[in-house]
Amino acid sequence: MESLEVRELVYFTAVAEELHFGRAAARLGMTQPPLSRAIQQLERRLGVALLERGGRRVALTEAGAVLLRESRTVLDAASAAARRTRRAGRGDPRLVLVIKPGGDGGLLPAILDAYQTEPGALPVELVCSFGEREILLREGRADAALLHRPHHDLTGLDTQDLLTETQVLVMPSSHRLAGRTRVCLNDLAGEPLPRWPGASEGRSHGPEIHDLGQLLHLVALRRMVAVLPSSIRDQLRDDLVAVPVDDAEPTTLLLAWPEHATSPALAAFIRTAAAVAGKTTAHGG
Amino acid sequence: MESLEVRELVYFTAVAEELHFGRAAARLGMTQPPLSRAIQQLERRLGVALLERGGRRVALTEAGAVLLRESRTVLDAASAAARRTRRAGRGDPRLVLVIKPGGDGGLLPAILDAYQTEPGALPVELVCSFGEREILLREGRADAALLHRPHHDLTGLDTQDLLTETQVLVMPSSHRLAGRTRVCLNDLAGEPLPRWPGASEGRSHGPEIHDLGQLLHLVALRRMVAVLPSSIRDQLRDDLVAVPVDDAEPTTLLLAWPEHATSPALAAFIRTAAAVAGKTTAHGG
DNA sequence: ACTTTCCATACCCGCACGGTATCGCTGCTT
DNA sequence: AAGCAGCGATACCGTGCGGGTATGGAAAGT
Repeated sequence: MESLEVRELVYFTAVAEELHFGRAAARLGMTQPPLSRAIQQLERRLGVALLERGGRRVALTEAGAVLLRESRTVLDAASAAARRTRRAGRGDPRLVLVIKPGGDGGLLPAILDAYQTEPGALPVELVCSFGEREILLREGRADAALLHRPHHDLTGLDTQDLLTETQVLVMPSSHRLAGRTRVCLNDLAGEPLPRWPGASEGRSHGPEIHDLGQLLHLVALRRMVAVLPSSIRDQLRDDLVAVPVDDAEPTTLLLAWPEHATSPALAAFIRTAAAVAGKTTAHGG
Repeated sequence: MESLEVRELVYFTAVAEELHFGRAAARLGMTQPPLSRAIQQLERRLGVALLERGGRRVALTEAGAVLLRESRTVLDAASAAARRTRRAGRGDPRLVLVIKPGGDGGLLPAILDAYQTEPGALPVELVCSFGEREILLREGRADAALLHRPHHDLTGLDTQDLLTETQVLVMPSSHRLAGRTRVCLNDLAGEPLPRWPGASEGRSHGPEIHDLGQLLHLVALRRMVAVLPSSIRDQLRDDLVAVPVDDAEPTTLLLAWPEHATSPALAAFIRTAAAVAGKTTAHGG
């Protein structure tokens, strides 16, 4: 049975996303007729209708929706394959670790130091990215990432838990809750919360948050309050206070990497990170 | 940047597996020269050497090994995409569940009964397969599978634990250990163990095991002994006995399905299975 | 009913993929 | 050392398919 081709899947996802052959063709840098043909051909080959052409309106069929989702994973896998292969081929081997600035729970320096003493340790390149960090992993642009559960989608990734933290509410010292020794989620009703990039449109319509400094600044300006892992306390500005949120789900900082990763350097890094985290947790609480 | 094509990856995996252009070409149903060209083109496009042509010998480079692994996941994803799309397009919606005969811990009948009472339940098609059950899932041939941790590789799958069991040693009643009330792994030194299909060549060189009846038969014939989940006791022949293995890692029976699965029917099935397992475990131990 | 919009069809062209023939290197053989 | 055999690379050629232009035809808006 003749296999699907990447080109066809690219075409199909374009059409499925635009729901408009003309725009999809423009986006693909081609003209509309060959695109129509390609989709028809794909439908014929699969023996399944993917789109409902309603004269004016184009809609996905059930099967089309399935193929759209599947296509994305295939295309991700394909571009990751290219990127990882290129990286393996080029000389200068490095470990690319993507982090959220301020989101390392204070563990990162110790981990990096410990790792550099490992035999065969590679230089570690840090990439800071506030949102979309999982994407970088899935696309093969990075070797590992520091993520948070349950905040991030971990499907397709292997993980190593590093640090489980309770969460604190961060607010200006003048805030009505600033005097409390503890709060619970109900106390936050009506408070504007930050809108994280990538997260589907939340309660707040304010600006997207792109970095921790910006977030703390906005909090200081009384534009919002934020619920963050307690290790944030080490980095708080003087004009902000943090109090525990009793019923907020604990957050786990973890190291994530693509499934099936085989690099021994990455394995050593994971081992080191787990060891450092275990040690810290052991007497740090 | 021009993307990789499925055809190229198929070609490359053929060559990488055969390490011989001629044989690879034959396997692909084509002649050798276009294959050589395609690989060269792939290397040029990636800017990376994938194969070392040592006059007589063809070997994978580091990058080639990476691409081989990545290619397999891409090709799996692609064929799964085709299969799932076709299944979504055809009428008759069913849930395909792949099981190991005798490997259901006795839960399956209750799960199936409970599921059929769910609103919108689909007919469930059972597929029995002793080995390679994960593959069926990854290839999109099945919707869910009953697997065991740690026996199976669960990467790329989402899972729901159903039942954790201790393991027992199954042997003929005349076996030297048959009188014991418990054994430990050290007692098994030198005993021939079954060779499971898919598992990389183990200690035993006997025939591969393809079904539970066969295995028990071989055990009865004193050809081997087996360490199995304790629920196997319900299905033991009269001439066999089972005693707990104290230090064998407990086995967890779980339901696994492909990541990103969205079918509501599957979701209902998972929910039902979890509920049934929870109830059973609650008073069953 | 006329227009507009947009997908499908018809037709043509160029390229890239696959085939045949052959070269050239390498390692074994005697 | 020379001959040979195995095997990948190169050269060259034909054709099928992917992509382009022009146009048809159905549906929605006015």
